[in-house]
Amino acid sequence: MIIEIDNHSGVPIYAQVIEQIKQYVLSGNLSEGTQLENVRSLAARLMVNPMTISKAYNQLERDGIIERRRGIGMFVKPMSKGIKKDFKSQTAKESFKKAAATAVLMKYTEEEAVDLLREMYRKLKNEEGEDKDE
Amino acid sequence: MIIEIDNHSGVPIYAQVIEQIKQYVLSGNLSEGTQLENVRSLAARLMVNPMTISKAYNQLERDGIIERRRGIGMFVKPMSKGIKKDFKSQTAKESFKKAAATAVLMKYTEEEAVDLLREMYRKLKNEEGEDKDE
Amino acid sequence: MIIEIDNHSGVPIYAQVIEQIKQYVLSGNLSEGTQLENVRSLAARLMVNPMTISKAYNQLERDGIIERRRGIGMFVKPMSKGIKKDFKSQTAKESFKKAAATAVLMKYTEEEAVDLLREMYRKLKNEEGEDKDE
Amino acid sequence: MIIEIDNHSGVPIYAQVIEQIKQYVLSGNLSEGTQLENVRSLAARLMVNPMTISKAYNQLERDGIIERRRGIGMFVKPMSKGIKKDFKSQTAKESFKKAAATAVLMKYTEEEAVDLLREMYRKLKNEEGEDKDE
DNA sequence: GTGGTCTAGACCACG
DNA sequence: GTGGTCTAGACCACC
Repeated sequence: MIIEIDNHSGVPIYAQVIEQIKQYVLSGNLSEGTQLENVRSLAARLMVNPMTISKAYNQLERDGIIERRRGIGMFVKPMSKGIKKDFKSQTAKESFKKAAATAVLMKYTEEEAVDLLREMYRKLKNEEGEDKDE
Repeated sequence: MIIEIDNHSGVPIYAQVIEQIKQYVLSGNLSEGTQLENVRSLAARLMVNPMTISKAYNQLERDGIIERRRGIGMFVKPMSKGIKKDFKSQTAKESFKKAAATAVLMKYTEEEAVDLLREMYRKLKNEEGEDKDE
Repeated sequence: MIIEIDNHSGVPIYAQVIEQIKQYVLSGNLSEGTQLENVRSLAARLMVNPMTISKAYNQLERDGIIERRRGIGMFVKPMSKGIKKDFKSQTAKESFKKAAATAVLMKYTEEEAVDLLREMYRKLKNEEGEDKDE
Repeated sequence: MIIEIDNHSGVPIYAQVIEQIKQYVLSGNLSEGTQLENVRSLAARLMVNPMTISKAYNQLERDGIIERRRGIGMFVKPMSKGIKKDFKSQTAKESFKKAAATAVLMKYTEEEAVDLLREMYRKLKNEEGEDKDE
């Protein structure tokens, strides 16, 4: 699982971790019952204070995304497909609303906005393809 | 110029001011050479400490958006159209990249993503239209 | 007489005016008895508040550089050659001391510093030559 | 690290701090990755309000000289040698340009200017040598 | 009139 | 422990 930390974004590190794990789980890229990397290992990998990871895991547990099995570790929690779907569409909507708002503000036409989206979408799709080849 | 402060968003007040003024300038709704509201007046209007506004203006000056004319006030800085365009397209690109990333992660197809964008775009356009009618 | 105002230097405008006129006079580029441009005209040319120019002239009068002839205008005051020479060498010394300090701090060798000075000197000399052609 | 504040120079305290830290970094006397003294400690040492130091650090971060590691402190930012060199040569150039301009205005010949520079350079070098002996 | 600087002290988020 | 934010109020320089 790839997690990227941006130290300059102003967003707290623990929040970045939460956000990215949430997306992995709810997009289906991290399936139910999978064990999460342990705190110390992930902390070492991200070169971050273990407390920070621990805080993120705790928050994810409170959010009902993952569950703690005593003495074993953290696991992705089973969720109804309905909830997942809701989350997906809600997340997507928020993200697209922001993009649309920017476009309207910058006085882009609808077609210009669509073109820009297609461009970015394809670029990311290609990168994804390359990642799989590795 | 309408500036709205959300005291509960967690975003610092000065950052909100910066963000909103930047948008006014880059969207062309605040034209070159226009004098900005003075520090104390804006501070009073937003019910905020003058230093907070001063900090925002200061940072906008360092970002090259506005300029200080000593003893007179702050003014929107003339920018070459090229630079302005770069600013705009970069802002838009960032915003769209995030949306595209979400779409890819959520396994939306390109067409699904485009449809969602069109939907959000039209919704915002309509709201904008209503605002003008007011 | 060419006077350049840098709005971003942090140095007060009136101080910039004083400094530059002083240099013109004491370097001999503005000779004794010459009438200075009047306040309003200079202010308009520099796109600056007349009060600012007036303040500069007053200061120059107090410094004994220029004199006010009632109802006529401001004139460059006669000065002994000794004073001029002292001023010249002192100004030069200060300026060179700063440059030398920078060089030492940046760990330039004496020869590197000299080379850099020669380069800048020649560049300015050439520009001066071009100005005369105009 | 020794930082000296002159309360009577008219130069803002925070600007003096910025200037001196910049010099330490660019001259190589403060190496990459070094942790800076924390805000409160430096403030106490200089007998100055912590916000004043904070402002200086903040600006140094925006200038790309230092970086914040959250919850830990401020550190000298790694810079490519190329960038550092550019910084240095630009600083030096500005300083020498001023000196050269003075020389040209004062009608010094190139050789007179060089002699004056050598004199000042050697004087400062000697003082530096004495400092090291202390 | 304008903005800039500094202080003293409180509170907060992050690690 | 770290730095960041905000306040209230004072004083200053500049135009």
